[in-house]
Formats: sequence, structure tokens, C-alpha cells
Amino acid sequence: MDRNGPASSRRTTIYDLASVVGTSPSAVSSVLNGTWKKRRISESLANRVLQAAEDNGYALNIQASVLRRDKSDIVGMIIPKYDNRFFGAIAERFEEAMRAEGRFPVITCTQRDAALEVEAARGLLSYQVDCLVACGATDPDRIAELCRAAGVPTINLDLPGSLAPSIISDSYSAARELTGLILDACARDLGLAGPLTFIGGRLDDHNTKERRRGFLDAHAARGITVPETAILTPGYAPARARAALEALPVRPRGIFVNSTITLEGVVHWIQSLDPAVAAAIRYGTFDYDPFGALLPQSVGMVEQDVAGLVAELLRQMAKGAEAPRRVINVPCILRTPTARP
Amino acid sequence: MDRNGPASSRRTTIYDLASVVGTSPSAVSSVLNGTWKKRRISESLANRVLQAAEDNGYALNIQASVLRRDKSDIVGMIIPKYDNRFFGAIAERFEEAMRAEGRFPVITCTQRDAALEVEAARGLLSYQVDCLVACGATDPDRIAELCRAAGVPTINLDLPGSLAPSIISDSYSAARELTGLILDACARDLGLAGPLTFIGGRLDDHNTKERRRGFLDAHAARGITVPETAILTPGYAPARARAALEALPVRPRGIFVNSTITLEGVVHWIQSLDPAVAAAIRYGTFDYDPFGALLPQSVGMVEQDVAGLVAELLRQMAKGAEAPRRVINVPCILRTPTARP
DNA sequence: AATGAATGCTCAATCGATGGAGCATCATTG
DNA sequence: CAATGATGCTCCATCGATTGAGCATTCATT
Repeated sequence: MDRNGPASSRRTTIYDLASVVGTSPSAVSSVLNGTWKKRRISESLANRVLQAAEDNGYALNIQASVLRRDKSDIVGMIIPKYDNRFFGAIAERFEEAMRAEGRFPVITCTQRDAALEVEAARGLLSYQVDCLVACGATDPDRIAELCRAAGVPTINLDLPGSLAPSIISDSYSAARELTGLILDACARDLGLAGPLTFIGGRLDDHNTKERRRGFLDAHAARGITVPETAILTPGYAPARARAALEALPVRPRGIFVNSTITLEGVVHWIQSLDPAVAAAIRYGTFDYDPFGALLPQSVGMVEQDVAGLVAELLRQMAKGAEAPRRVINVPCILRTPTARP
Repeated sequence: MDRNGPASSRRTTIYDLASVVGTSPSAVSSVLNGTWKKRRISESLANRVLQAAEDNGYALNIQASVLRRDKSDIVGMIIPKYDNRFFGAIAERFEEAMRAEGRFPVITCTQRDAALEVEAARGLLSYQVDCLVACGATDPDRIAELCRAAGVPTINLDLPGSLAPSIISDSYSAARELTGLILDACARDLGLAGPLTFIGGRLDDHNTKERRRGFLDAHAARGITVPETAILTPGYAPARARAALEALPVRPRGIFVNSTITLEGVVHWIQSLDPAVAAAIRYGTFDYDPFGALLPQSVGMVEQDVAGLVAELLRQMAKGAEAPRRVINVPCILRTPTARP
């Protein structure tokens, strides 16, 4: 159409389309954003504009559009890592749900680094997000403050904060159930009644605290006393977990593993043992991984209900800034091995 | 500072800062974007502006900034899924690398759906991305065309296309090595010389073709003939893989598994067998999963070199639109079980 | 004292899309 | 035939940051 030779160097704008069709930029804009009926544009003009847009490979300039409008329809999420199924699934579901609502999700991964979290949140605010979801944030309240300064509502996911509504998994109940399951398996398979060993995490971390509580209550309900030495929380790293297990005076046979990442260390440890000894170990893990579930001594894994968490997230987002700052618990799903001969 | 009572309803702009400091918006802008020395702004004014920005919780409006500039510094990536370690790691590394260069990564997940891929690419173009990376795209050339229309350079990652430079893993060599490894293990552990069974993927898929080629050549190098019936490519889904294995007249004992997702089906099948029979099976998998690697009969996994792929990606991006449309192969890493008593 | 240069700013146009206000044109009504 | 209303547009200010051009000062030099 115009004299731009090699694949038109500039991107097509509504002004280009307007001159192609022989109309005004406003008309083009309203046709393209769907407000043309409201603005009494004729159907014939609308069709000509749409055709021209198609022919010229027009793509909206979101920057210009958002700059002008008051809502951006962009929703931001910060997430720690993509290295486990849980966060990956959260990211996927969230994107899907937002897109289904015609909004634009932007997700940023913060490497479990508090400074990066803040930087990422700032970055997302620059995008004029309408809402920011802080998933698994180290310091959710710091982020909530940043957002408040910008007048943007926040929601916490996976880890609770005090300045915004929080949607988290019901770690306590699931840990209690999982503990029961492991105790049963130990009694059945190994004739073992004793207390289990809890491995992984940090006690200053909300999830670990809740899981420990469930772990203890499940024991208490069966009249089993758990010595403090049976609770090992040297962080999540595989190597530290393995070292902690190796340092125990008595080799544990029933184990509550506090994350899939810790499980890697536990399995390495088990595989370093004599096969016969290894066979007389049972463990269950909080968090789910399909291969982790297939390992020989695994008696169950707790899968967080990603669909449920995201559904609840949508519900809170719909409430906007008026959402109460409370904690919403979503039940987990206990997965046990099925096809085992 | 101003009369906005409850957490200043409007976001702070350079105009607000200008009136707070008592200077012009241009001065504020140049201080905040670092061009102030070039524009001969005094250090004292710069400091006052920075202080005011801090005090008022100023956040840049990217939309306005990008609208004005010719480069956006936004780089887009489309990626199929976050449900395996490979894509998760790619996303993480890419984000990290871009941020280190002061650019803004935006990643979108397309659920292995060709229509979503195109929609996502269009969405990213709306963000005025300077460059779009099509990772594992079903139809990279369709995306390259969209980008060409918008004058945006594209790079393919993981799967090659013909209209843009492509950076992919060297599937052939790795498959050949892995096949050799499985053959060795079968000979050593099971006294088995025979051809292996190849399971998973589709023959119209580039990676499967290359891996099949490596698989066949490794056999040929040892003088082993592979019957066509030993190559099963019913897709990647676990259930289909399991069904295909169960349908075989003779139970395979040495297996080349074409993806971690297929591996799930293979392991389910193995676990449905009598333990003694299961113990006499060896397999290796193309693609890596830390738990997959810990499963008993696994003799090795091929890990794609994510760091290497991303490093190569950066190199190509630096070349901009002049990057030649060729395919760059990055070697994989063969991972074998280490601590096994 | 006059000239030139350096210093430290401000002005105003601009990017592309949006939407309230307004302007023709044509049909209908009393 | 004037008044009213509907129809189908266009005009233009606006969002916030950027940047080339330009305007006062101050300082150094001859």
C-alpha cells in the first residue's frame, strides 16, 4: 500500500489503516477495540477496517493503549522457581485463567531471592499491572507495601502475609494425614510403631511450622511421643538433608520428607545404603512429583490442589481491593501408589 | 506532600516529582533514566530528584517510556509447558540472562497448542518486543512470518524452523551415545546383545527423527540390525507408551525412552510386572529428571545443556536481524547414575 | 570590554490509542 | 417548512516519558 519496500520497516498503526481505508483514526480504533456499535460506526466501514487490519498485519500497540486507558488488564505474578511441578503448574494455570478472562498475565521468576522479588515487583508495577500476585514470596508484606504505594491490589499465594488476602494450602491437615499414612505403612510393612523422622525445611518458615504441627498431632492422636531430635530442619537442600540423616545415631526407617527438593537428598541417602536395609525404609513426601511417587519406598505424596488454589485466587481477584486480608486454606490431595503388584 | 489522603490514589509521575523538587519534567526524566550527565544536569539536582523519587514511591510507567522510545528492551519468549525440568530451566535461565542485560523478559506458555502459540506471539508483539524467541514451537515458521510483518527478529529454540536462526540440542549424537550406554548395560548386566526398543514420540517430529537416527546408527556401529517393529512412536503420552509396550509379542528388556513424559508410562508398566522380571530390564531416557534418574533400572539420562542453549541464544540475539538462518547444534550432557552401591 | 565556550536548565513536539464532544446529513413529525 | 431525532462520522485533548532545540547564566580568554 505505502512506499515502504522491505516488509514495511515501521509497524502498522491505526493511522496507517485510517489512510488505507480512507477514514479517521478514531473510527479505526473503535472498530478494532470493539466499541464501534456504541460509537455508531456502520457495519460496512467496520468490515473494511477489519479487512485492512488483516491485510496489513496490524498489531495493537499495548503500550499506547494502556497509557491512555485507566485499566491495563495486565496482571502480574512473581513466583520463586520453575524447578518443581507445583510452581510450574501454578504458572500455567494462572496464565490460562487470566487469558480466558481476556487479561494479560506477566509472570516473573525471582529465584527465591528477596532482593530480586522486590525488583521484580517494581518491574511489574512499571507495567501498570491492575493486580499483583505474590506467590511463595519470602517477604510478602514488603511487596504489599510497594503495591499499596502504587495503589495496586495484591494477593498472596502459597505463603501468607499480613497486609493482603492470602490463599494457601492447608498444610496442617495434609501433614497430619500423610503422617498417619506413613505410620500405618511402617506398622504394616515393617512392624514398626515408633515415631517418624521429620526432615527438611526451616522452622521460621510458615509451611514447615504447619507441617510440623500436623506431624506432631498425628503422633499424639496415636499416643506416640516425638522427641525433639526426630525433627530435622536443616533447610530444603538435598545435600543438607542427606548429611542430617547420616549424622543420626540411629538410622530412621519411617520418614516424613518436607519437600520434593529435600526428597532428592533422602533418595540419594537411601540408595547409598545396603539394598536390604534400604528396602526396610518407608517415607512420605509433602509435595508431589510424578517420578518421586514411583520410587520404591514411597508410601504417599501430598499434592497441592493447584486448580483449587487458582480458582480461589480468581475469586479473590474479582473482589478487587475490598478483599478482606484473611488467610484462605485450600485442602491438599493425598496421593498414594496405585498400581503396585 | 500533596493533598491525596489515602495512599495517593494516582501513581506518582515525573510531573509530580518535578513540582515537588521544583524543576522541569525533562530534568526529572533524564535523572531517572540515567542520561542526566549527557544532558548537563547538576549532581545536586540529580540527588534531590532521586531522593524525591524514593520518598514518593515513584515507579516508571513503562508504557509511556516504551511508546516514546524506538527500542522497548522487552524480549518475548513463548514456551510450550512448565511441566518438565527442561522448559522450566530454560525459562529461568532466559529471564536471568535478560535481566542481567537490563532487558525485560516476558514469557508466555502456550500449552503445546498451535493456535495459542500464534495468539501468544501476537500478544507479545503488542508489547512491542524487540525480539521474540520461539521455544519448542509447533509451527516456528508461522511465528517467524508474524514477526517479519512487524519487523521483529525471531529466534527458534529447541525446535528448528526455516525462516529464522535455530538453536537446538544435538539430538543425534546424544541419542547415539545413550543407545551405546544402554546396549553396554544390557550386555554387562543381562547378557543381552539384541536390539533395543525405542519408545515414544512421533516420526513427524524433528527430535524424534534425529533420535531415531542416532539410535539406528549406534546399533549399526555394533553390527546389530534393528527391525522396524522395535521402533514404537505412538506419541509422548504415558498411557499410549504403556499400551504400546504391553502390546508387544516379546517383552523388551532394553529400552530407549524418548522423553521424561513417556518415561512415566514406561515406569508404570515396569511396576506392573513381577519384581524379578522388572529387575531384568534396563532403560535410558532422552531428557533429564532428577527423580527419573534415581529409578532402579535407569542406566542414564540425556540432559540438554540449558546453560549452553541460552548462551548461544544470547549470542544470536546480539547479532540482531542479521543473524543467519542456520541451525546451531548444542551438545547434550549424558548423565549416568553415580552413587549406586 | 567583547567574544566564545561551557554549564544548567526548560520548552514543546512526539509516540499510538482512546473517547467525549461536536458536526454534517438525512428522515420523521406536527 | 421548521423542529427534532437518529445516524455516521471526525476532531482533538489526553495518558507519561523522552529528547532535539534553545535560552539564560557564568566563566575564561584575548
